[in-house]
Amino acid sequence: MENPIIQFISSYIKLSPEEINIVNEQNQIKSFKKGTVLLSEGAYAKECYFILKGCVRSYYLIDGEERTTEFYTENQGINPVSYLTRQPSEYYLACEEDCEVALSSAERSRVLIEKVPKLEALIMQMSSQLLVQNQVSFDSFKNLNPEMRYLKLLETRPDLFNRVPLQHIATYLGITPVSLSRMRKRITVKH
Amino acid sequence: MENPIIQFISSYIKLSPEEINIVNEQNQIKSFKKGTVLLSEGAYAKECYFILKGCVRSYYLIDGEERTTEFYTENQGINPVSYLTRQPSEYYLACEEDCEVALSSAERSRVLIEKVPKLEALIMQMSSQLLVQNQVSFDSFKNLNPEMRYLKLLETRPDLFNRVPLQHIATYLGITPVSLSRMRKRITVKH
DNA sequence: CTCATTAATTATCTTTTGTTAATTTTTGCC
DNA sequence: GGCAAAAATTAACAAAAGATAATTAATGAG
Repeated sequence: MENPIIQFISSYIKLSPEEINIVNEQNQIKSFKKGTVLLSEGAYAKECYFILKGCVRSYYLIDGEERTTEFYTENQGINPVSYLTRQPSEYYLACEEDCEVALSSAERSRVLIEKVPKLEALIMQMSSQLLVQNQVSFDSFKNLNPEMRYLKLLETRPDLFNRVPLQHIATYLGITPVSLSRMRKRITVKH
Repeated sequence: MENPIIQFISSYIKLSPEEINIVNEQNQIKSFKKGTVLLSEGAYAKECYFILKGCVRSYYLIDGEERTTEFYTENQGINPVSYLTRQPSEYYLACEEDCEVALSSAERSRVLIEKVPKLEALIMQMSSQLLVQNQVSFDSFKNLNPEMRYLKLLETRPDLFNRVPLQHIATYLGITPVSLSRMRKRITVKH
């Protein structure tokens, strides 16, 4: 069976067998148990991630409360702000499920691009895509009220509701768990 | 007096006199009157912008209401989502003040990078910086309630309050103009 | 300067969310 | 399977935001 990373890259550009070898060499794959913290507040992110299997959640710890900002699942990349800025991280990254994750670092990325130059264009494209996605998400968050955000999430990422606790979805939607619970009741009563 | 674009670039990398000429050649600078719409919903963005002077606002038109998503001011770049995706724009860009704007396009960027290769690294760095800023802004928006967002904006961009109508700041903060007005009163009474 | 237009504020009422605490349900581990 | 811990729900009340309408203030074009 082929490496999911290779599958992912191949959906964008064609790789020769030797290039596949190089990519596989440069890619470190690790497994993490549910609950593992990949990055802590105050720590320096030395690596970026690509989720092969499982779910990673990013969250801030504010007044002792966790405020979820993102759920990363299969085929999503994580470029921690701390990794890009080389400043201490302001948030946590933790595995919500048992995970398989491909790791890369500044050094390994450099080597990889040197050996397979055509990957650079792909990485730049993905980076620009990431910016677009992030901006669209932000706009959508601002333009919708909590109930619409909830209904939209139900449509776009229904799997999340079977993978992570509702309380984390609540803070992801920008409301409290109590409010989400109440809202869910309100919605089911309506229909 | 030197071009602000050159000043901006020079604050990151050193340009030779001939490189400065090339940059100036490739940069088209235009003036727009307050109220000019640079990009409409449904249109294809053919250009990206760099604000030399003035203020440009991005907003969605939802049920006949304008929902502001960003204010771009001096030394900020605008990469419309539509420019990056080549899809019709979902939002508007309009000048809130008389503006001076540097314009670029895919074609001009390509030529510029070809002639001044060291600009590519700068552009990539700016792109990554843009992603970080956007992510941090999003996180901050989600982690703060409307009042805290307002107080923070007062601190970080006090100039905006003298440049754009409060109703646009209100939707930028994710609330209605009426609610912002009420909140402002609440705050002044408190102190 | 004047007047029409737009923006901002205020008031009233409804809806939703936050907060705290208690209760029920679910989960996971021995 | 039983039990402790975590998660979800429910209840009750306070605080804030949305909606609508009326009033006041500010702006800008002629």
